[in-house]
Amino acid sequence: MASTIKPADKRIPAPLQPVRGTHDLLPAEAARHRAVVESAREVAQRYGYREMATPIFEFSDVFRRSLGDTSDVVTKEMYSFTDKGGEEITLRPEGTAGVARAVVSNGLSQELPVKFFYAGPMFRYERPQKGRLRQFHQIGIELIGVAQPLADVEVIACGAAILRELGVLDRTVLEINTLGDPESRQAYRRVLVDYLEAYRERLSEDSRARLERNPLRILDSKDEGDRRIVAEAPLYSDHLTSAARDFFTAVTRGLDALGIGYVLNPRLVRGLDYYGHTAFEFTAEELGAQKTIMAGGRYDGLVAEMGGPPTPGIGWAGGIERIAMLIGDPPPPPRPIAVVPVGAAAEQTALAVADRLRRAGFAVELGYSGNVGKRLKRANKLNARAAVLLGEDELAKGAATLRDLDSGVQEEAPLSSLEERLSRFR
RNA sequence: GCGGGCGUAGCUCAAUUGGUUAGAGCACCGGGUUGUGGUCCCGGGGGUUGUGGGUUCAAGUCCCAUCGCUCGCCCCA
Repeated sequence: MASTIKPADKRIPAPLQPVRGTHDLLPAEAARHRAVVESAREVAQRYGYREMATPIFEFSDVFRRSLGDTSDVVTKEMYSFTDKGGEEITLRPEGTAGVARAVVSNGLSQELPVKFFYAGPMFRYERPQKGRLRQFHQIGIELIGVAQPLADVEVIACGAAILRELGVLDRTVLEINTLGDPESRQAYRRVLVDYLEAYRERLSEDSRARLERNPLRILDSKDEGDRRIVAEAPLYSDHLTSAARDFFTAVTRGLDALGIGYVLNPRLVRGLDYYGHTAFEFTAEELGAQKTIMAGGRYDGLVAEMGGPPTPGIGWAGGIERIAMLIGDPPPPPRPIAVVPVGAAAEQTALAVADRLRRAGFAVELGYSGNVGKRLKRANKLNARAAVLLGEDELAKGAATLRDLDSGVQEEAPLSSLEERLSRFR
């Protein structure tokens, strides 16, 4: 009876739930994340990108200045707080602003171009959904210091290569558009607003609000009525400066040359203010509403906005959770060797043998308690490939019994030859 | 932030129009086997039905609130 003490409270109190929109990454899921990050890192390296990391929080100003104060990300989704020193701090909602800040902070403008790869958590206070979390993770690359359209092509090609490496490229569509240069954008914005004003009363409520804040976003509205109005709207392509048009043509020709398929989407708009010229996203229809798995564009004004010299830049970010939903199970870890002491006398030897084998590169599981039967049972559950049994008989001879757990065949081997004898089980 | 759907054991699911002690498979633990795993057989633990109120003689089932997930909008990776 004394052994049936129950924990005082088996229930999980509400506060022990993870915070809304956050998630524990248990081993199976962590393995998928790791597969995404490792493939991306490896491929990005082939394109010359070196990994770097910025802090996950910055002065709030870093994001306010870079993302623009009309974006939802800045106006309602930032995790901001005042720290004990009175500083206004924000958990990063995206990666590019921090990288641009780091370029300025570290004086990297002296060694352009720089090419960075990064991976890590981002934070946005949004309503959670499949593929949309409050803490989520991104991979990304940034190419800073190259103004030529060749950079845009290479950056997109690198993204495509990563998706190909992960086996998901053929389930995605690359959409691409140009947001033009500032001159084109201002001109078009005026023309577009003039056109839309005439239909103001018929626009959706959302779009009426966008009319002041970010009229280009109306082009991307999903509202049926909006879409009818937008269908007749003047086209941005008719209002691009020739320089902006030539730039975009060079980008698409580069993609053509590489055989990278894409769909021109004149309605594709970026939410963050720092984008201009090339904008693109890879989407996977099967993911539903949150189907963009990788997106980015050119941000020639960003570094200057951070207080650095005028510096062109382009990059993208990919949602690790979203990409992870598309990939298959990564290969399982190598099967371990189980070291099983028979009787208490053998435990020290077992510990030493396990350590020796691990140094030799084997994955080794050491049962922590129980008789032989229990330990083998556990070894089986761990998918062990073989067991090393150490009992009185064996110890007396300086040997161990090796059991092949797949075939059940066992043999005796001198302790000194264990590594060699076990090598076929690696 | 807006609108809809769903929450029963660790997992996947049952439970008649509201009606006995909320069941099953898998998983877990123990025994059959204290120097031999998987298969098999036997047994066991585990649920205040997400949480809190309400209606009712009676609530897993109906109502309200709340939390979480989910679908769409919004936003975006």
